[in-house]
Amino acid sequence: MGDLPRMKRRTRQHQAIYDVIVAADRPLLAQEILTLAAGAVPQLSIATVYRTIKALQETCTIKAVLLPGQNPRYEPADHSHHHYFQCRQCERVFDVETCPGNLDNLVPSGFTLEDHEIILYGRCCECSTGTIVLATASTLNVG
Amino acid sequence: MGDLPRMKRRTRQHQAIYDVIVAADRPLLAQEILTLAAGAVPQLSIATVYRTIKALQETCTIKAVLLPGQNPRYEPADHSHHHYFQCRQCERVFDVETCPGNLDNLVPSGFTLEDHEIILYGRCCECSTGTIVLATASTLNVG
DNA sequence: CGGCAAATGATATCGCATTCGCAATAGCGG
DNA sequence: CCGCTATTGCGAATGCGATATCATTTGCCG
Repeated sequence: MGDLPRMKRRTRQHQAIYDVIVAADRPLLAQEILTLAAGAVPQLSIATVYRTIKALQETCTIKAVLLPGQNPRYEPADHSHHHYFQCRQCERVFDVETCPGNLDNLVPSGFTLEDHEIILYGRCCECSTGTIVLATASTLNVG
Repeated sequence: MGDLPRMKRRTRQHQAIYDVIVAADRPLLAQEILTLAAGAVPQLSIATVYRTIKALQETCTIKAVLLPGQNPRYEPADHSHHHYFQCRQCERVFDVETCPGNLDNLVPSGFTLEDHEIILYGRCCECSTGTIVLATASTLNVG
């Protein structure tokens, strides 16, 4: 996997957390990161997950993905502008690469538009087919 | 002002809270509701605000407006489908009545789109003109 | 007007994500 | 291989929005 950001020491915990975030094809909750990285470092602590998340954010290696009313998820920071799709069944959040582009026509007159966020809701591919998929470790295809 | 939802007794507190939410032209935080309604009922308690919000939601009189990483705001439930604009300076949230419409082309193949949310960020009319406006009671033009 | 129970205000408490404190562990330079 | 100290794991503590508790107030019906 890739390189870790500048930390004074290289540890199995940091590497496992970093690997899991990079390998995932979608933003992960802190708890998901813990569950997944615990596959490589079984006794991994949630405190270490939070500490590492914070360090990775400070070096702009990962960024937080905030959805309304939900805990933060994290994904690599090098993704270009994109949006999100949340499955209402398995609750997983997926990146949506396309963007409708200019939304200036939505803005009330006198307002200045600087940025926008679009969140789509529905059923993901697997949940659309009738497959029952819950957001547990077993459904997180990482690595 | 309008009628209150079915509650066993009519109180000044309920009426003041309801009035403030209806009169506002934008979704309000619980704290904003407290500040504004306290104009009519000075000793109003935050507990009563939360109790009334809950009751008004249960009767579908108001609904929660959730923005990423922020506390819930509340607005009348009878508004049609719309989106939101948040001013990055005064932090107020405004309704945006227009909607770009069909977003099916954004959805990855195999996914089923059921709903969407769009949040615009920038400067509101007042903050675009250089006027300094902070989200305090004095800036909440209610009633 | 009287009386009962709903509603309120003040404050304590909860829930829960996140952070802290500290002893134990383990990178890594020498 | 040593030793220093960054890092970890564990459990306790924190922060804060929201809710519960309870004595007091107040609608409201008769």
